[in-house]
Amino acid sequence: MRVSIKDIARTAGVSHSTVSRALNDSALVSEATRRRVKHLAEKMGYSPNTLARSLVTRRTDTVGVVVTTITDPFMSEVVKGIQLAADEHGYTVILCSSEETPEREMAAVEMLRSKRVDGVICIASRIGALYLDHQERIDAPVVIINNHNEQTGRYPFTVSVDNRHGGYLAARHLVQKGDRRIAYVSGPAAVNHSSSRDRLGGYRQALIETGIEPDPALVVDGNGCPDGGERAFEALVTLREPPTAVFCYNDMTAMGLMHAARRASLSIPEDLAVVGYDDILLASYLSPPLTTISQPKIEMGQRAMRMALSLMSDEGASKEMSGTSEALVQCRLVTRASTVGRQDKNPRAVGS
Amino acid sequence: MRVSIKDIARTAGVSHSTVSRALNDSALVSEATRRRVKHLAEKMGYSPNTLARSLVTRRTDTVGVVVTTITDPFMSEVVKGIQLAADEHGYTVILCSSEETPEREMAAVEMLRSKRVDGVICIASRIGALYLDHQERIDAPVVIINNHNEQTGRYPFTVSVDNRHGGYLAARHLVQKGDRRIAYVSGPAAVNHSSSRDRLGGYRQALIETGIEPDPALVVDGNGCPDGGERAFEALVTLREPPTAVFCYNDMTAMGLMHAARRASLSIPEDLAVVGYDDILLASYLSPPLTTISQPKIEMGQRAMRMALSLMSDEGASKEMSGTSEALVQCRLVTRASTVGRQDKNPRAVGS
DNA sequence: CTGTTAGCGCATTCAG
DNA sequence: CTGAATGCGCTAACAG
Repeated sequence: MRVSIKDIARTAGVSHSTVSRALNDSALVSEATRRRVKHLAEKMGYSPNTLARSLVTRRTDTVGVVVTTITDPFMSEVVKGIQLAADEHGYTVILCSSEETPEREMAAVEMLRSKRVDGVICIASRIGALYLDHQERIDAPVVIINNHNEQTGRYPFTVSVDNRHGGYLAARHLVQKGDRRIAYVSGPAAVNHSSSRDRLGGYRQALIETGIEPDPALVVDGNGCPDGGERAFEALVTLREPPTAVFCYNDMTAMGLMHAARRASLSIPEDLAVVGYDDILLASYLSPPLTTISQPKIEMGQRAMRMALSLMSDEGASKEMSGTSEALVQCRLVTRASTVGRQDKNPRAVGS
Repeated sequence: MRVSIKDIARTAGVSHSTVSRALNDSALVSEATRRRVKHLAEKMGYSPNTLARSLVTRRTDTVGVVVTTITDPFMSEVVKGIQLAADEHGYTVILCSSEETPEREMAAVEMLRSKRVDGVICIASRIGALYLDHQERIDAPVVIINNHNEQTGRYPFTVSVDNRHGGYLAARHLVQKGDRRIAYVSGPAAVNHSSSRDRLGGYRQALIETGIEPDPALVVDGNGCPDGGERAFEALVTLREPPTAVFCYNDMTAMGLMHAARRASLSIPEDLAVVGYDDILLASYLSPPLTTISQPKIEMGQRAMRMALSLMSDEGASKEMSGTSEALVQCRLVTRASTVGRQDKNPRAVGS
């Protein structure tokens, strides 16, 4: 039988409100009864019913997190950052996975709404602009990680890296290294998924700045997964003029591409230089270790959570005031052996 | 302003109980009013308050999942399986991360209790036997993935692979290949974490069966992460008689170890054969691709969730009846180039 | 400092 | 088929 404050009130010989006060360290109870009540609660194995509490306080101390798939190392890291910041502030995380489909993402948000979460964080959302409507419906702040809105240019609340800059850094690195035919393997195609396009934009800019005419044939489709990278490689090697370097949407893609290249007996970086994006843990353990654009994943998660926290506290006030806000975090180039000589002899160069 | 069934009752000109019935498809409402109410609810942007509902139904349709760290690919995959099975049955997942510390794990369970989850699933728990007490306190079924209890030999409800068999398969493979000096790199040390010890047991058995005397010097500590594998390598190469093959607690460890070996200019598998455990996605993309013991991670998650589901429905009855139950899932050896010749020429052999 | 009273939003009797 | 009344466990006034 579950014990409630009523039960402990009865056996303590006080009213249930006194118990409530004691348990919540209200100033309106004598030190004596507080101790007695707390001791009793402990002894009786009491566990506060947060459902009941939330019903009256109108706060659940819970945030919903929506990912496309938890399996992606990038996602896991960001989620970890969210988790850390969350339970640092006594918040709980409800995790939802959209499995890449917009419908499931919508369903997840709706479910979070009915669970009355205090806020929601979406990573690499697939429904984009629709959130603007949802944000009104859900009556809780929504912060988005790594998306920009097509229409307005950005969501009300976002944290993201400067993807364009990242793409620029990657391509410029290759150019400086001497490559002229540099390919780009894109990420998952999705209407409102701008990160790949932004990286592509930076890549183009770097080429043009150096007087290289971007060749559309060198831009091929990927899907953010290793198999996409493998297919991209096949597409690239069959070109009349194959690239000497490839910039991949992310590390997973690069991993697949490198695997395919090795199977084709190409050596990296001699025959083909490769740059990834994300700097996931395994990047430095690949052979050769992967040059990549590092994103502060944990930090991004923390930033997003903190942003949500502040929106949840000041709510109405600052929310209406600022109206919109965007946190840009820094990304940086981490140079490893997949683009330059025998650097993996020196493991101290490993980033992350 | 949030709209409740009262609101929609008022504007519909009926009582709120009628609205409740209509929304829940009770047979006790005319088809006409049901439609009218539902239409209205939709129009008014109604979202059922699950908190209130759960307060009376005493069910939250929520399970808590406790992991040590979501960053580990093995964990992510299992969680994904749980997710899939969960929302196939309309359940929600609350994710907690213990960050490897028992205290946080206890805190997580306590928090889940106060959120009144209908069940909890723990992956690679670090507090072991203590769960037996908790299971009574929490008043909800607890199923454990990949642990055995030291005292009783097993937890009340578990799903796990036969770690001993997996270890046996790995070592036997190396023996058959011709190796005699075979090392083992252990997993994270933890009082109630039996998986590493079981794998070690199977490894020993395979050696002994073949007439090889297990050499304690060949068993070194790891921590389940790449850096642990790197350190283990250093320990092993400095041995008077270094091993010619290594069986690692998991793929992450193997990844680190291979990295260190490459830096030391050893070639794999010629100088050193390596076997991992888990068969995470990247295993087949490493260079050379990693031979490993494959666990059906998604399936394990699904099994655990289904087990929890059945415990939650029949509760009292079957729970008391069966008292305890353990699901064993199959693991298998996936042979790749880290132990045998130029097999990576044939990518079709890739498992997972 | 403490007890009494309300009510959060909903499901569920019990009477019609 | 429908409405009125009750209570889930808790916090928050409001009176003592």
